Amino acid sequence: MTKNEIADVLGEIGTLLELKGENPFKVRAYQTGARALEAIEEAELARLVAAEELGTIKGFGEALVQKITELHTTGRLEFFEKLRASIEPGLVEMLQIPGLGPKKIRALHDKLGLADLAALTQACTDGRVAALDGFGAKTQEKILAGIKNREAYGRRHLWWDAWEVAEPIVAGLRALPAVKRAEAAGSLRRGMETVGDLDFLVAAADVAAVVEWFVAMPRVKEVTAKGETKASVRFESGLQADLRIVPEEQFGFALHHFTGSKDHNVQLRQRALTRGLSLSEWGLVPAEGEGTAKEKAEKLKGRKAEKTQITTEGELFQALGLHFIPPELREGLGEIEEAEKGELPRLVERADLRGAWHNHTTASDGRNTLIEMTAAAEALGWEYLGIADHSKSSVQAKGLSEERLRRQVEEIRALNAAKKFSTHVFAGVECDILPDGRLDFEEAVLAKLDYVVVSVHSAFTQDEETMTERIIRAIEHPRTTMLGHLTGRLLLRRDGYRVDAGKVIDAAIANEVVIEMNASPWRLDMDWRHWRKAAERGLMCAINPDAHETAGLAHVGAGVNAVRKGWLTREQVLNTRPLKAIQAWLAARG
DNA sequence: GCCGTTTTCGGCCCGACTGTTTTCAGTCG
Repeated sequence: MTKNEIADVLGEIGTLLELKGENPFKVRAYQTGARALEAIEEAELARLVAAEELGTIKGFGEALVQKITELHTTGRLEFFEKLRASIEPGLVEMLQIPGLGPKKIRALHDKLGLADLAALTQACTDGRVAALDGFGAKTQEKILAGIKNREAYGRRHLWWDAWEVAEPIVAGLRALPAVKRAEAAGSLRRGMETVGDLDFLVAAADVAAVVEWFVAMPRVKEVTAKGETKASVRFESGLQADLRIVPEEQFGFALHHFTGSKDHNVQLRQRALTRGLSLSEWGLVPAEGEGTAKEKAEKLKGRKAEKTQITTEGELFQALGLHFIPPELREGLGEIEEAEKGELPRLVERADLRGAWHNHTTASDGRNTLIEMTAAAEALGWEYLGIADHSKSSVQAKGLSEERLRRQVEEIRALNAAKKFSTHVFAGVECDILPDGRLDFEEAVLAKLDYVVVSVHSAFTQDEETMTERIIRAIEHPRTTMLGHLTGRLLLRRDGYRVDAGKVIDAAIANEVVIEMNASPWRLDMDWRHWRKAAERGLMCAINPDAHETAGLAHVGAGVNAVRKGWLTREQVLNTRPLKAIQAWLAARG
């Protein structure tokens, strides 16, 4: 069983135990175990299992080591099969309904015998749910609405789409007279590839005015919460947005808290506790003594000579003996340890990019011409633009024949010679990797190009071994410069084809082939979770927008987010290098 | 189930909001 499949099993065990009413800390142990597993490479997992060293990973104790080992070697786990058989699957589905947690679901099951959403709908309609202890008319109504809207509400959203909604809201909040500071927090700020809901944090004196503005925004369908410090709304699209308002002196703490991730926050609070401090969104206070952290924070506020005056996230980290941790790294994957040692990487930034290679024109399936794309790249201030249209086998995408490719190369050479644009254009191709690993063009054709991107666009259903060998064969081709979208996934739409990323990464390093971070918001492929270790081993990254129109070039921003989550520095990203350096690099490859 | 500058047991992050209750449990983030 692969590590992601094992991680899914661990996560499901956590959910099932939760429904059984198990100790919540045991539930958490399985969930954190699943995430710890996701952060390990496939080959590394195999090595750890073989060497019986799984226990050296933080979060894996005796029980998880045994279960992971069994799953990895046999593909089965009796404990899991029995557990799953003991719980009706309809109960797991009920967890997706907002407001329904394990306790309520158990009550519905034990007292009313409800085992699936259909039965639950009926019971709500009959009024039986409202009659239960601890339930009422409002809860019943909420459950019904939740079932009805399950599809739209449960959906996650692409980071890019969420960001386009969030940007104007942040601007609108900042424009309010009562608002002193406003930021988007949550997974959006951490640059996750998909976002569940939007979180906005505001420092303001007049809470009511901000809340009223927020709930009256355009396209708000319903107001789901409205309290003294927070409000929540649901847009017509199904996207939810939460607003939190705090006093200005709390902004740094609250911004950190609501940026998360949950794992990062838990770890940071544990660190605070080992130093005799208790951390919450309200402040950092002595852990001993009576009273909640909030009460203590308010007491401390009154003292004039309090020396720990913390107003920013940076000061908060400093107070805990840490260097500043950029939001993208706050996933609880070792960033706190590195921040303690002062060894966090200096992450690549959007402004570091000087161009990109994987872009399309009207010659294949793009919507803008070579001239239009070049003009757009120039407007972005790019020193160079790579054109890589599809090759002949991608018939659905109007892939170029040898002859059409030859004419496009001539067109590009002429464009560069004319010096009409300050942006240099590189002539490349996105060459199909055929099902057997051969490339779609003969070497003589590829030799006339500046570079070659190789990608899989067919036979997605090959088994993992065949697909892995296929891609490695393409990487070993002497004309291959970089590998396009490693897995072919489309976020929220389809999984990628099965491929052993670790082996492909090894082959790319060995052959000095670059792997792209396909920055298309619905791809972000290769996944950021692979990059940290891959780059440490020497893999070079290219952030490629895979633009099919001029507006698509801006998607490199999403790619920068993603590789920042992968701990990449400017040095590890090829397109931060100036034109001359790239030309020399390509020339040296022959 | 995990873990240890409170080490092999007894903790485990912390607070807001809602709906139900009449002092709080459950859910959520």
